[in-house]
Amino acid sequence: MSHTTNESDDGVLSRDQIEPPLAEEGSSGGSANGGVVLKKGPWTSAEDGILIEYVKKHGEGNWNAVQKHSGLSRCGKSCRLRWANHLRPNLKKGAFTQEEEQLIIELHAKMGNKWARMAAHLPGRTDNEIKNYWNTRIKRHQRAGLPLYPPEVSFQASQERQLGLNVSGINTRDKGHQDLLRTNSYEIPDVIFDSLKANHGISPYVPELPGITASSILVKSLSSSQYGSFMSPMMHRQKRLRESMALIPGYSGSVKTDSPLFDQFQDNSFDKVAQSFGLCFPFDADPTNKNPQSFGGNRGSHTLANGNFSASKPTSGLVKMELPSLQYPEDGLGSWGTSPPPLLETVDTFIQSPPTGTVESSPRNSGLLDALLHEAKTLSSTKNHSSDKSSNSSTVIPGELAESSALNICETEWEDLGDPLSPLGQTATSLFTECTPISTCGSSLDEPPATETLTGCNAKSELVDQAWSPEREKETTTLLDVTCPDILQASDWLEQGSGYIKDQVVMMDNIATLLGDDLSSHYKQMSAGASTSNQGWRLGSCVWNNMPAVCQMSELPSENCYLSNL
DNA sequence: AAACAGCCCAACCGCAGAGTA
DNA sequence: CTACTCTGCGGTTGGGCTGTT
Repeated sequence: MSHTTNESDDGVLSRDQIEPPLAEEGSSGGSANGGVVLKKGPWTSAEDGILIEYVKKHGEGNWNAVQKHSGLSRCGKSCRLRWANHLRPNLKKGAFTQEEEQLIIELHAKMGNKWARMAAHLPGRTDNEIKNYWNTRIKRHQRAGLPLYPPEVSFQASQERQLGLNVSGINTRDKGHQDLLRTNSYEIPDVIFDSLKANHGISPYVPELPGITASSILVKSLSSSQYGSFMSPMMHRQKRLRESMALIPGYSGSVKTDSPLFDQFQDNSFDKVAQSFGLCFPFDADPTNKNPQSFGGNRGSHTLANGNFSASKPTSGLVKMELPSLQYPEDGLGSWGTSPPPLLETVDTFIQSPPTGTVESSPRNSGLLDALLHEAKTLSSTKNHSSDKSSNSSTVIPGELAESSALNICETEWEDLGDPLSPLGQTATSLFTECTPISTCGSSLDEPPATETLTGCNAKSELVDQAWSPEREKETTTLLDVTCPDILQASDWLEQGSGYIKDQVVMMDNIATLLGDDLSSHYKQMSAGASTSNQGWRLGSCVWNNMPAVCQMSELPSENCYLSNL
């Protein structure tokens, strides 16, 4: 589509076309440049002609001179863009071919948002074109609940990244991209699996493959469910999403017909499920997917696979989530978790954008929670000796203790429980410690991949929003019982850990005490929920049963879940 | 057929990094 | 070292197109 085609196309350039009256410039956003008003907006064919002539004479470059030498009332930047995107020779117009699309996907998996470099691999295509295509693709896939990268592409990219390969001059270390890759292609930050690798043999689904990260494997295993189980790719957007929701036992009545799927989550009981479980889908549309142990290809794994930890951002029911910077108002954030992978920017934006209008959101900004959690941790450690024997390589920075505090709470407890009880046989402590950094640190593009440290992590304090009323819990329980009957195997495991739960409640009380009136009530609510109903916990673990234990663990206490989901 | 909503894409802006005078 | 220019990128905007109601 070209705006040019809508304008005077006779090829004759009138003075007005080149330098429209100021009044018109005002409306089109023209700007003055050394007394010359620069035109904005769609290019006319006449302008194109001038630019082409100029480039023929002077070659590309020195774009700011175009306006001076040719009389074209366009800024150099505009000229460069116009030339690069539309006028230069050998430009390929029209839709991307399948081969090109495939290449873009592969290149993006390797490069991230390096549009220009990607364009270099696609003769005749421009960076802008590729960017637009990709953004469109993102939207489309988010709507459809599809991954941005086919598993094999993701796998390969992950593999290459892991090996530190530099593919075609591509810096596979591109950080932002790594985040994106994680987020968009179900790649779980490797940190999750440090412990898994350290405990090889525990999970048969994490084979030892040199140079292949467990996350890569996860990606692999996710592939089946991704395309087959979660939601039919043929399903069409919100309509299909609504239909899907209607399929959820016990939930159909709550479905609003005009809301994107996850908008609904914010307003009804399902939101807590979604939030607490990282916005995973507690149901599996694919009844054939029966492998409860499969790391990725399972129910409830979708969200984690998507890296949508932040999807569990709690919002008060009436508060619309702030739109991400990416313009996906219709379903972008509304579909967290279902949709693959919001970009991490999205996540980040979201984190930075607390819900407004309620007291519940305030702690996040104060940093108070950090201190509270830290203190709680301190309190806790007086009761339970705390050892940092996590098998991971994470380095908890003292200043960042907030999260690790919350996590260490569990860490301690799980050590007491005895890790062998874990369904995954995984060292729960290590998993737990590693969980949070992933979900929190990993949410920021400005931070290094959450592989080693917690640097920069901030405990988010939406835990207030996370308060589970017994009713909520019950709803969740019912729903999950119905939808995830085969993952209850973890319940035994968890029930054996009832001591953990008790201790957890103690911890909550400690925190509640520290929180004071407003917050403590929420906290105590959670405590009550925990103490009065094990089922909620159990179900929480059930949902995550097929996922790395870290998720199960982070799931248990809703506030910790939240922390880990930020 | 009309109204509407959503999609697509060209083009813009601001910012940052690199190169150069 | 500073200022300037060019280039690339992320994010955004606005209007035409298209599909749906």
